[in-house]
Amino acid sequence: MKKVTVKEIAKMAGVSVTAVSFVLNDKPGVSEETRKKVQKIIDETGFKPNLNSKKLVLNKSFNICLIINSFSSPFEDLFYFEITRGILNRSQKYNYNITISKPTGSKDELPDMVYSGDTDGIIFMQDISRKLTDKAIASGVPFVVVDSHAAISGITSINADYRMATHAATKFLLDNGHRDIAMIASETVPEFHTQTLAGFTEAMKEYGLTPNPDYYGISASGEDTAYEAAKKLLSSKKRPTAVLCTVDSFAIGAMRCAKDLGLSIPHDVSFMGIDDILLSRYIEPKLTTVGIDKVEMGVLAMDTLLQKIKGKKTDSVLLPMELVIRDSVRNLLHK
Amino acid sequence: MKKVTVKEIAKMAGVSVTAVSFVLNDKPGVSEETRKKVQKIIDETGFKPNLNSKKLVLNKSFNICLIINSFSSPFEDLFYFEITRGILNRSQKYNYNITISKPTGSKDELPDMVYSGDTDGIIFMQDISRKLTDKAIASGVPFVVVDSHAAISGITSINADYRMATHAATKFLLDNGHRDIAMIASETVPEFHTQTLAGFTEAMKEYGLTPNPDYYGISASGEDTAYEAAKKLLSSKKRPTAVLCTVDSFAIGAMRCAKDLGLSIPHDVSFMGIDDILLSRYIEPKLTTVGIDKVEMGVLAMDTLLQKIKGKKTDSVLLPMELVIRDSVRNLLHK
DNA sequence: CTTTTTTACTTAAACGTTTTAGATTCCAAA
DNA sequence: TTTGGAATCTAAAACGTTTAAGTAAAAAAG
Repeated sequence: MKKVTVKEIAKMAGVSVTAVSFVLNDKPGVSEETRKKVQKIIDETGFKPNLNSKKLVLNKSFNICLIINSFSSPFEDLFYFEITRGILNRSQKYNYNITISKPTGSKDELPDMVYSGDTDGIIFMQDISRKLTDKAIASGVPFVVVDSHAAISGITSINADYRMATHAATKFLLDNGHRDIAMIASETVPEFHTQTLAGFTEAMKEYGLTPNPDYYGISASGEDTAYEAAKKLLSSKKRPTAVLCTVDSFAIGAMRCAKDLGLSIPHDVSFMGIDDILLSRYIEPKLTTVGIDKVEMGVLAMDTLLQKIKGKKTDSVLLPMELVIRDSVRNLLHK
Repeated sequence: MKKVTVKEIAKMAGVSVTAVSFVLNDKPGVSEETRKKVQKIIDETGFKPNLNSKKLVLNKSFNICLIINSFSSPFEDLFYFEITRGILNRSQKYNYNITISKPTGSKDELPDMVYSGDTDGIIFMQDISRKLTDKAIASGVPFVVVDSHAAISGITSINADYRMATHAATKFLLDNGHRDIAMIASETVPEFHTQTLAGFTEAMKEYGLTPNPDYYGISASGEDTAYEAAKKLLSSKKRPTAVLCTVDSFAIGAMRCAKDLGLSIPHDVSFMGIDDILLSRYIEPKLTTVGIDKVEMGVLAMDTLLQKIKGKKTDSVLLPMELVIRDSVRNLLHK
């Protein structure tokens, strides 16, 4: 494939390279007549300016680096994949490329592309270490953080309001007559844990209840550990009537356990999750949960990053979410 | 952030830029002594060479363009996401970036980056139009195709062997005593349809059977159309004992229909799928299917593309797959 | 002790754009 | 006719690398 350059286009059109550059970038300083003439040749040859030289001279990469800490369970991946779809959707609209990367070295180094002028902005996805954000600040490259529960002050982040979500979920259980509510939470990310715990206890308090300490110290980190946590919870003498799980994947593991113990859901015990992952509407019974618009999270992340790149001040956003009522919660009031 | 260049490094070290470039790229032509001296300054300053200028002079982008025709159902997306994980995994190992893109214009134009020197290779994912491959050939950029059933001669493609998969699935049903087997297939991609149909009829023939024409003309394009197809199939007077679905998502839709009709799975009717998507092990009953290693598909796609970029000849590969026996097929022999 | 070869190093061109600063043309106003 | 100022156009520098070609010094060969 013969490579055409601006110089050759210029020669063909009988003008200078500057003129060609002007028509390429829709800049003034060239008559309508020559603009047409040059454009015609560009169209005929199918000429596309070399991006690498453009990037070099403009000191711009048209590239966004999406840093994913680590791929883990397929569940989480799916969650992040939906966010990614939002990001991609938006980036294509604004003619930015997305390069998917991850921390290098001992997990707290930014990828080289950040330092080598190949990145106009960074999106951190998932919880990330403070070291990483510090380095991002030092690099001077604009960045936003999406779905990292550790809301570090001074850093623009896009997060779902898990506190409100837990509150809404708890309230829904209470409104359905549940009083003995257990919570399977995650302690791996302290900030996330305190948020969800707060939402839970607040809702309980509003109904004049104090959470049963036997019920909410339960910690899990994935579907399988949630299974184990549920085992302890459900085989105790006085078992809760409902189990609130901090994320859907926990609920899926916990429900599997309940079934294995011969319990009927929601008749014997109710379950709620948070996130509304794709799976939740396919398991049986379908999971009642609090849904978060993941694609929207991605869209917002990209939009605010673009603002940041333009040098504008940006605020963090806490995305609202909505209750998704399906079949895993029993109404204890209307028997 | 102060930007350091080779020139400055050279000045600090008291050598020429060439010398610096040599140590950066581990090239001979510089004494061990000065190499150490320069390296020390590079380390101290944390200097990273500007990638854009490097790309320009080397006429190389270290960038792979992953073209996804269109995002469609969450199912399919998940399937392709797994392939993408394989691709990412491999690309990071070889220091290539992956840019996710899609056809532009009327869906049969390659993205600009292909023409503007910003792509060292292309991976096409999903079925793609002939126009697109023709343009890719014309562009001179190396490319491979992954999971496109239309195996165009002369184009290196990475595909799962759906014919063999259908054959294996059919054989499994036959071995479990099923004789009245229906097939819900997809006719949207003719090549895919002929492959799966061939695998099906071959297996039937091996058992001295000819497929019941009432049973296999059924076409679907997604979970919902599969539901409709199943409705026709299962409410007919003489309904099949087993339904073979060309992809798992069809099976999921069809099973939903069976349940709605009050049929018990697998007692009243058995189901099989192909692909083994994540969902298949979470629905009830768990779907018996033929599994395909999607991550491996991605890995292979990236590996062969890298070969192609190096100028080597590459062969297409047909990936084998294996039976995943779960709970959706009844054994009619041992009652 | 000269000649050749090797080694270590440097100068400068090249990659393909954008853009600054300057040159030329054109035309209206003086 | 001159003058001045848009309007149009161009030459050349700049972006930060790599590398071909060349030089100088040191080592090997004669």
